[in-house]
Amino acid sequence: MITYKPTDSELEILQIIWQDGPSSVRAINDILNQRREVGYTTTLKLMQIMNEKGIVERDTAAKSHIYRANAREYDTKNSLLTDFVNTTFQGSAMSLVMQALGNNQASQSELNELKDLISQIENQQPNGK
Amino acid sequence: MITYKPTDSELEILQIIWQDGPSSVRAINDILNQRREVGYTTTLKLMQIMNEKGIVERDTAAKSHIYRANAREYDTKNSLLTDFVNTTFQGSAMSLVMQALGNNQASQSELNELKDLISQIENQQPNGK
DNA sequence: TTAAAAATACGAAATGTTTCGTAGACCACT
DNA sequence: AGTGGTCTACGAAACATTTCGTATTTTTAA
Repeated sequence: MITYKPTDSELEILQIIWQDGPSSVRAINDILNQRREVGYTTTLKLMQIMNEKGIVERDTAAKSHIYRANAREYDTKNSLLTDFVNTTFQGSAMSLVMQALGNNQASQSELNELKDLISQIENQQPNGK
Repeated sequence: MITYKPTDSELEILQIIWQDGPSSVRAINDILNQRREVGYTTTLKLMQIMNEKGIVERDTAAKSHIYRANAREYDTKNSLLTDFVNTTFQGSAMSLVMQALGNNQASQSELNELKDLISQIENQQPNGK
């Protein structure tokens, strides 16, 4: 699966689209402006570039174009995650997991969820690696 | 703790320094060239800039300067991790952990290590969040 | 049917990163 | 003293990202 790696700015827009569904530039710019001041044409330009790159596609039928994400949220995050593990944790997903877990207070229910996942993995490959 | 956020190129150099200890430009460039072709002055310039930014410090006593990392490996990775969780997983370290774990085949000993960490966390705060 | 409002297209400045050529300094030999 | 090798310093090109001004097109509504 080929997922173009978005920049942080692009990812921020993608997150909005994943959350709200296909959106107009106006809608996205409004949300961005709840966080910080961004010019409308700045957002427009960014989204046009994302379109050129193939990160988003747009429906130009209506007056205001509607942009939708071209890749699934999960896939994109997975690609970013792999990349991050490679550059920052030298390919070791486990050391990332340990450090992420060690530095954040997880609730008991989250820990339970995690333990479930672990036993699920253990059952898939019951005899170790 | 103030850790300047390195770029990917800068991080690659930092990893070498963390691994090998304080190093000359020559030593680092040699290692980089085992991976891909990089001009000596390219590496030099990068490290000079890292020095200006305060990412590394250098000992200029000898002919060839010796560079050392200014921040600890753990702290730097933690800062990058926090940043990554915020931009990509909207602040949820747990969803990062779950996705990282779900997509990589962990060995039984790694899983055991992880389970140890979990029970350690559970003992620290035995009554949930 | 016009005038205002809202949208897109385009280009370019500002900024940051990466890459490397060239020049000059400093040694170590011969 | 002169030559070659190694190093640092400097500047600038190439590239990508971010930001936004201006022009143009489209829509709406009076």
